[in-house]
Amino acid sequence: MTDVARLAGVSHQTVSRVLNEHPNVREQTRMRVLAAIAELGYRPNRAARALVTGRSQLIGVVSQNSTLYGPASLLAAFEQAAAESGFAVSVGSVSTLDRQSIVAAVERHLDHRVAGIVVIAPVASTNEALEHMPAGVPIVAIDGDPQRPGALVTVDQVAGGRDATRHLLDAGHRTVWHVSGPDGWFDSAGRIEGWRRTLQEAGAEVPPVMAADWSAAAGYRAGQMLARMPEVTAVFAANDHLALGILRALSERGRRVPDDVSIVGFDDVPEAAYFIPPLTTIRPDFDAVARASLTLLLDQLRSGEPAIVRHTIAPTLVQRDSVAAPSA
Amino acid sequence: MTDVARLAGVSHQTVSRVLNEHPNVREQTRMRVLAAIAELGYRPNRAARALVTGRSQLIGVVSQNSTLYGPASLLAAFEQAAAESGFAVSVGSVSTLDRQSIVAAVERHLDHRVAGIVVIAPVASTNEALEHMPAGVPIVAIDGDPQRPGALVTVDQVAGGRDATRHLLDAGHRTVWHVSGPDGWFDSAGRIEGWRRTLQEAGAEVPPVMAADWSAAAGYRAGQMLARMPEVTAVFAANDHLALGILRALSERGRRVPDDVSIVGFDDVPEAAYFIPPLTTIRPDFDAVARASLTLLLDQLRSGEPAIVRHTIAPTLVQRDSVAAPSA
DNA sequence: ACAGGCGATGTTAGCGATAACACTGCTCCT
DNA sequence: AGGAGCAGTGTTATCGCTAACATCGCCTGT
Repeated sequence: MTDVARLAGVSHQTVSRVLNEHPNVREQTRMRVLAAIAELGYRPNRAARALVTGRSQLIGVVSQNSTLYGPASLLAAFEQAAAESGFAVSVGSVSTLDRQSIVAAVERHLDHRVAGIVVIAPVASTNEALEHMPAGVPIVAIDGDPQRPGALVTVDQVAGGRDATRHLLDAGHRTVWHVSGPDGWFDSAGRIEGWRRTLQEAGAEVPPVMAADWSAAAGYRAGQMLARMPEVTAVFAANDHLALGILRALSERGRRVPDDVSIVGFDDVPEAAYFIPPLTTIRPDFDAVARASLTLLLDQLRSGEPAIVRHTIAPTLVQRDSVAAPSA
Repeated sequence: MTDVARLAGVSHQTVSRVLNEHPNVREQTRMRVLAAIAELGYRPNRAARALVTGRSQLIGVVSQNSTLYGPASLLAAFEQAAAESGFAVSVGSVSTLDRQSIVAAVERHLDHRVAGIVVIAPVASTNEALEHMPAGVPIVAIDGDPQRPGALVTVDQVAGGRDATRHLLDAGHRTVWHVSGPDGWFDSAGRIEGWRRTLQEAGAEVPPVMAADWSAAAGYRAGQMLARMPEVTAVFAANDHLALGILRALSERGRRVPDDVSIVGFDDVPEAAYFIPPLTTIRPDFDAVARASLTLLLDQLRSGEPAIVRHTIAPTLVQRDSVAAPSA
């Protein structure tokens, strides 16, 4: 930086001003500095800047298992959005979502003086951890408790559950069964609620929830039970992988989809269009979630005040071939 | 830090020594400092340390599209391994794998004074970018050019292609068709080579490669052609999603798997066991790749010398139900 | 014509750590 | 007994920036 200043014939502080786009720099001087920067190939040391400002150009993301389709897509989308705004993203995944691990992960990020933190908080314990957070930096929760005070961006799970269920009801089914995600996840709860409410509003019978997790294996197990129950004609699976497992169980027992049983999934994984049959599903807009989170974070950064904003992103129904009218 | 020093009745430098595990600190003093740290809840400012040492406790990962199963799993595994060694991981994904983008991504990481960089470099251009890198920090390539000088960790694609092909040949098929990954990827090339060589060694006819990309959609298209060719009894798909697309195309045309056509995939995605039928596939050990990369990086960090080491991780065959003897 | 103000720049003082060197008692050797 | 050597500690300088204040012209209003 000193070199740049010398070459441009100014003080290092003026170079800093140019770098930070301070208003009070003469255009001509600015040009000279910029030229010197280019000639020397100078790049500012972000560690030094982080030290003096107390903030690095880094956003920390805390999430659990980035191998699940949702979190992975979210992370990728967020990283891209952040890069466009000049921020790098540092990931701090945790093996369990309990409060202590989350707090530890957040603190690790804080040690690096991140500018902000995004926590993918799909369960209650994760969420609680956020309550007791040293509020030095902006924090945004994704997928957190819809009731949570503070910055939150979430997919409208209830609307997704509603749309899936309504779609099946509209096709003529008397009721819809549900294979749910794991207990304790807000995603699961929201989808269940949307499903149940829609059934109740339509005056349809509400079958018991078949609790599973997010895996195809659990879907397969649930599917084996479903396949033995002739009264089941419509199933809403809490995600596409679950749906895949159900599809296979059904096919093994000779129950055809959509002829005998209709199915709707959730996520719209890229492969869903190539399941047998192509899966009708609910597609959450991860890009929108990522962008909204970043905006929220950046706003807090600018204003200095913690935001109490909730963004809810509505998912959309993607129709393919796994839904039909009941045969009877 | 000054507070800690005062509380422990020592100088800040001694605190620093305790933190960095310097040998020349009396046990008693060490204890006193540790106690003070605990009492004050002191946490070192990593930005300051990064400034003075020129290295942050951060490892930069450069990759393209972290939504693909391979890169996503790799990233997750690497992040976990790094966390165990006290490093955070900052991701810098890039939309295209051309040289310029890669160089830019690496430089962004360098600005943050990362301790090391991992580049997931599946194509030649990415790899070239690495040649002309300011070698200030250790760099490890994953999936890069097997001929590349420098630190490289890669899945043994050739072995994977060989195992898949041999498995089909052993089942009694006269030859094996191959639906490949995108042009230019080392992964594709390696799998093709393993497949072709095995066929040649067995004296089997080598059918033309059906070039695709990594998507189920491309697999479906290839599958539609394959389905119309009665002489095709065995297919090796370059990844599981491709295989899924092929499976559907085959099923639509009434060709049964494995009765009429046998299929082997690659990746062992968690859902592969729930395809119809469950997919026999090749499973690369992403964990091992991640750990090996980290080790290589850390070794370079310690020794100060660039490594010229190549690690090759052998994948394993996972047998399920998509392979059988040919019917004729 | 001159005080006041403002725009453009320079100077100085940290941010919170580590590195390098200086210092103090010991122990140990000859 | 006297100095070399070393373990344990403190002092000072420094990393590369930005914040805060100081400085210097020059324009403006009366």
